[in-house]
Amino acid sequence: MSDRSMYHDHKQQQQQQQQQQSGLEFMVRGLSGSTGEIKMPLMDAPDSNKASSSSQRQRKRSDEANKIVKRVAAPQMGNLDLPPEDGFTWRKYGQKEILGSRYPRSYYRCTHQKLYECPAKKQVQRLDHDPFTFEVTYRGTHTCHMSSTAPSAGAPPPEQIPVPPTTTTMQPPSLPSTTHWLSMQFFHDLGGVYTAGSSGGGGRFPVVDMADAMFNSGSSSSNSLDLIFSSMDDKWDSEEKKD
DNA sequence: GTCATTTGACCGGG
DNA sequence: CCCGGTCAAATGAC
Repeated sequence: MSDRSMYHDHKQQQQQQQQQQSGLEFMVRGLSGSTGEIKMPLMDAPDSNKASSSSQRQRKRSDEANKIVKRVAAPQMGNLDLPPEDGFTWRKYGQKEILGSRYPRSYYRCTHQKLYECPAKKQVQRLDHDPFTFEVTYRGTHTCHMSSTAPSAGAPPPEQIPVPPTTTTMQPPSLPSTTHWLSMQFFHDLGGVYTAGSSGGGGRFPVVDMADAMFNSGSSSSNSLDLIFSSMDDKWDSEEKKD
């Protein structure tokens, strides 16, 4: 029984994709729950063919769902498996790999609020070029209020998880393309093994820094980083090519 | 025992 | 037809 087809082809599909985009990216700064940088994504398509004036496949008129795409950096500490905490609890209800992406997309929904009427949904997908960067797409609005729980204990920080490392989105338009960002993985190599207890409804505290500090010191001219990039360049080259 | 997470299958839309 | 998205069920962890 169970002959299943044994899915072993987990890679392949997709061969080339659009590299370099407009250069400008959306970065989410600040964290207060009230402040939310909303950005309306519109696919890349820098220019070139703009198709005819008519006909524009853009989803149906049911765009009621607020599509908020935020880009957050993942803890380059070692366990980038933890999605950026928004201050709300999300319950993963599905995961599927997307064509054109090397990483699967995760679908999250309000943990308990869903039982009520919180249509708030969250989609987390890792970038193809930046495994350290998470593209979180928020859909719907949070009807659940979580502030009620905060102003009671003493430390009612809307966001207990510091996610200031927006460094990832600093894409110098001078760069030719590819490379560099992947170097981040380098850290992963020497990254300590972090075994943070996940699930448990207790609390997760992804420690993020160090890397951030390193990047910060980089300022405009990455000195030490340059070293790494150079070394990695070669390595990545083959790695990316193998695809 | 409960709850969150995981995986598969199904459905819908384009 | 294909891709994307959601639901459903099962399992593991606490």
